[in-house]
Amino acid sequence: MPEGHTIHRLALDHSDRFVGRTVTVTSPQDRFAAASRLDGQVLSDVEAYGKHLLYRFGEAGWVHIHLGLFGKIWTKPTPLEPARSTVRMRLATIDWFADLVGPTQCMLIDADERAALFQRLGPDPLRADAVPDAAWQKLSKSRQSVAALLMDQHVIAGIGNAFRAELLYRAGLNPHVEGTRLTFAQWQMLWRDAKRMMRLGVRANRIVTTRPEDRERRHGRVQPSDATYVYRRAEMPCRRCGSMVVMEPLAGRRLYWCPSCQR
DNA sequence: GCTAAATGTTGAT
DNA sequence: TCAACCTTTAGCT
Repeated sequence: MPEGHTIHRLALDHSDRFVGRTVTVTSPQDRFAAASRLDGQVLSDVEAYGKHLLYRFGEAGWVHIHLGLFGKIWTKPTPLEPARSTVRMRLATIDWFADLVGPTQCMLIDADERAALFQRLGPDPLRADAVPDAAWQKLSKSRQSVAALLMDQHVIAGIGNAFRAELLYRAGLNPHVEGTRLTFAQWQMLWRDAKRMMRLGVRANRIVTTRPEDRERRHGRVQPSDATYVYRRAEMPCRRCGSMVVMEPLAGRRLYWCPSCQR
């Protein structure tokens, strides 16, 4: 269940473990037809862009993976375990194997298709080549809410429901503010914080946005759920002001925010 | 054992 | 705005 940080973490881990090695490629579920074509080839690169993950096999092309809402990749050291019937693709070397389960996308694509994919994505705060101004140009001209815009992968790539809620909270921004009403300074704050929080997410391999001082409860111990300020904290007291965190449906997703801290 | 929910996106109405 | 798709897990009974 991934936002951009999960995908980038996978790209880093799999670069270390699979790139430059001869890889066995199979599809226990038998729904990835190109597996047999890639089987036994050397993996040349792994790349993440937003929530998209690409495995390059030289001239053969790229395996384009999108995990969707509940896709997962399990990476384990060998010996190989029997694969579940739901494993769409298994990559394996002598030392490691990775099982892809439940993706919305797992397809071999060519250079043109890869270029087209990147073309339609906004800048990714986790990529060194990101041009944040491309996002500001779209955002500052849109009458959509900043909450909707942060989730729009054409505007900015890699942010999902959890990071959206947390970034808006940390910026003290009302999620319903229109893109056109956002100041450049507010945008810069969002972008810089996105970079910081998502990098932290890659490192921790999970989303942690709370500051240590906000994590400590006055009378209690630190809880595992202390990782976020508002995400999945509906009806719970805001860590800073104590008023109730609100959950409201927005475009089919759950939006969490603190109406008192986010004016 | 059953149900609901989950860090997502697309395409039809 | 809604349904469809993909699968696991937590929280019930």
